Amino acid sequence: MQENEKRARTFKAFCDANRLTILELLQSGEKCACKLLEELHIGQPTLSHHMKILCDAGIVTGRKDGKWTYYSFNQEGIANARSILQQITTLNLQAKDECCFK
Amino acid sequence: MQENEKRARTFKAFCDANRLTILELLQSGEKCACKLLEELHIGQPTLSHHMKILCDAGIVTGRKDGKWTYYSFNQEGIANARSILQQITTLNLQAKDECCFK
DNA sequence: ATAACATATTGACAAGCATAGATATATATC
DNA sequence: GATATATATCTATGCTTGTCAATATGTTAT
Repeated sequence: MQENEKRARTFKAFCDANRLTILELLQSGEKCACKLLEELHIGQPTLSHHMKILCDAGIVTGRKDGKWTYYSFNQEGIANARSILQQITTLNLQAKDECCFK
Repeated sequence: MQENEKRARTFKAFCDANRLTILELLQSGEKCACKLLEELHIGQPTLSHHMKILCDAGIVTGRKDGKWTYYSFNQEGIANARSILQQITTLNLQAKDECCFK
């Protein structure tokens, strides 16, 4: 259950339209926050907030260089998210239910 | 953007710990709501609410049979979710940014 | 040092979400 | 038909989230 809280946090990265747009922008490679800001209809603190969620979820990493912060995909976190999705949506008919709360 | 709202809704299915537990329970096959209810620490209206979100996201389908409603994976929706995740997290360095709001 | 700039953090607020209780609907059983 | 059961819907409530304004922090240029 603790485990599923953690998994849920990973998928928080993908359940907001602005964050999906940010990910689309990062598909073409590393971008600094100011560049992302140009493309989005949100304020600077809001972008910063979304970047924090994406980083906390492990999907994106930030690299600081002087004044600028450059964001890009975190391949490890992405692989993990894909793996969780695969795992949790795969039928396993002969499995015994192990869910037990008592 | 409209498109990303829709995609975001798909991933809403996976960003709550209770919903992830429900999906785990469905891995071993179709289950009726009452069975799910036994395994979870939530009330009946709350379960009904989560099932609606899972169905709206296209990840689960409900089949009504007399008094009972049986829930199971919606393979088409699952394939779609996997495909979206794959697509949105794939680097595409030579791509032109097509993001355009004006 | 001072000014200008890029980003993060804080505080406030509105909107959305998870939850539970009460009620409604539909089905099965007596 | 009356009763019991399974699920959905409605209503209310507290919690979380997205957003912006203001402020803080850190960096470069003058």
